Amino acid sequence: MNINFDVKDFIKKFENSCHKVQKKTFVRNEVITSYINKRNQLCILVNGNANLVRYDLSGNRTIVDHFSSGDVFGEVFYSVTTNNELLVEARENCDVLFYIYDDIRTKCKHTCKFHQELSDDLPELILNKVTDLNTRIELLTKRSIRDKLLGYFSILSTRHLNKSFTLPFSLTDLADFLSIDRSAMMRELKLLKEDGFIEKIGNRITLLYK
Amino acid sequence: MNINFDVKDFIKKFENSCHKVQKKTFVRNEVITSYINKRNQLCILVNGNANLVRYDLSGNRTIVDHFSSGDVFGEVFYSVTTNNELLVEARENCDVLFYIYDDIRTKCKHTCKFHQELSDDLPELILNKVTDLNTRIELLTKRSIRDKLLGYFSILSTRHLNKSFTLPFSLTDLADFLSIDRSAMMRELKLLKEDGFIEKIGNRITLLYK
DNA sequence: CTTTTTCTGTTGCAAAAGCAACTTTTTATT
DNA sequence: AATAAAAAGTTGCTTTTGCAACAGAAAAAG
Repeated sequence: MNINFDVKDFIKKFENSCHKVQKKTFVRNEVITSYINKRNQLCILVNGNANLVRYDLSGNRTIVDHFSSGDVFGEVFYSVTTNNELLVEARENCDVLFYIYDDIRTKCKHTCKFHQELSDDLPELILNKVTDLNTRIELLTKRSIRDKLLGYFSILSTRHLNKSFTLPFSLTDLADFLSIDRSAMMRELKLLKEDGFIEKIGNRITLLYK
Repeated sequence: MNINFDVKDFIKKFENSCHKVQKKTFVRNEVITSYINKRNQLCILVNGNANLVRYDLSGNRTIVDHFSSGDVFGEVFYSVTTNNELLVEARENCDVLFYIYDDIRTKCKHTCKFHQELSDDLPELILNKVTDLNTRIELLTKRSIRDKLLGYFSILSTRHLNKSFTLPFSLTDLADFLSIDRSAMMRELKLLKEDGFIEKIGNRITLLYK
């Protein structure tokens, strides 16, 4: 969920205007935060990339969301009733801003600049999130592995304004993101190449159709 | 996406405070609205129930969302970049309030009571929507038909505070909601009965485990 | 720069899900 | 109340997907 307005400007505002904001750094594979403890925190990923991951009882791993520089995350954007453990895992070294809030839903009474900005920007951030979630659902409702892959590639192609693009995460993670078996996905990728739909060199994909 | 506060009270506020709000009625199978034309409308289902439906190029039907009395819907809650046709179809006779807006994201300058209420309530409505979407994604990422069914039944059971509940729509619709083949779903329901997980009389389900 | 770990790529086999076609039951419509 | 239209329920067959178990390549760590 990337913020629409200038990311650097936004981060600067958060960083300098309120003592309640903390900056922390994480190394690869570290857990940045978990969504299970009602921590009431809003996080901004300044640098790096990270995954929001869920492990279910059968041991399946699902990548619920993927964050890169400028993305905002936290429990506000993920309030469900089920009690599955949700972790934000750093995929590489990450700088993260944390803001602890009392009640993010109500207009904040503090007079510092940060809280006002946050109050103003939050609806927009959440609407962006809604868009992402709907896009995700559209992918997940596709009936075959082929359609899920082509659907996701199409999104990436649009986002990059280019028929060629590099996957934002590993193929292993892609399978967990699309909620499919990795080997079955690899098989389908091979078929997509053979059928002339895509070109694939490592994690770089080029769409050959339309 | 049901609103948290008193539904009747809420509807009354919308209905009486602004001339921009219109009430219309629809019969079974009528299309209430489509999400394709950037209509900028926010709708409240006063009575009845309806589905937000998408038909893809392969002819598959997906129930993207399901609305019953008191639910709020409209494009604000569904902004994606893809150009699939999205329809809201009445499943039974429906009364719907329509509000046409200019820019719902910015604070409304009109002084009428309605606009103020809307501005205040919208963040809450959208947060409820986020919860629903995350729940939906959690269902769709389940790897088998069995897990999808049990996951959904568990949600309904929690919602009704009862191990017995009636499905909010037909079994045909349930399959389209979970994005699975209907006959495969029926087969799995039979197995769930045989394996003693559920009891099923028509569209009424009772959970037998835990 | 070497070792260890993670990721990619493949395959045979088993299980699950989809498809098609049909009957029966239930629900609308006239 | 009779007829038409949906929805539920069933089944054999086919296709797709998942699982398990590898080997090789690439990337991270020491």
